[in-house]
Amino acid sequence: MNFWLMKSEPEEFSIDDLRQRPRKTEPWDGVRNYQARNMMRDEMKIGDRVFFYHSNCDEPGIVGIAEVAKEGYPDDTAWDPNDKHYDPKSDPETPRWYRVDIRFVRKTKRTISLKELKDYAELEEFPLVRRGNRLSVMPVSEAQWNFILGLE
DNA sequence: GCCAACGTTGGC
DNA sequence: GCCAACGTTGGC
Repeated sequence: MNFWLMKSEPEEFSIDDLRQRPRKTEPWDGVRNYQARNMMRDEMKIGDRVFFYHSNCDEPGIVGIAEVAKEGYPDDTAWDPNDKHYDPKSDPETPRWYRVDIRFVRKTKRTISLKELKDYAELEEFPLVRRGNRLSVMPVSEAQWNFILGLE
């Protein structure tokens, strides 16, 4: 099993929104970054665990755990001209962008804040706390996963 | 292929 | 709201 972190702005889509979905699942569409695309298309597998991270808010941090519910498949919002993330260079024959579905597992007992995560030498290599990081989907090592869960 | 301009992300 | 970081675009 592999581990991941996915960012979402809570005003757009929060951990509570995920929990309240009918089957507690949500297609993770709208990602328009090649590194993140490659991870969703090629590497994320059913059952992989995901830290759900709130960005661009009062207290940025990890707020919950989700799991991969459906592996990479084309993001058809890319060829919808009315969609916010429309990309005219993507089409059904040669989809450029992919998504996975994630399912709510649980909220963490508290928000494990970005500020706190920056304090630990154990997380020096964690992409989230590295300078200028902007990836919306990133890998988490098993050691990092366990360490962060231990902070709960 | 280089690189300046531009747009976006996201912490603060 | 500011602005640093960084990806993308497009002129050359």
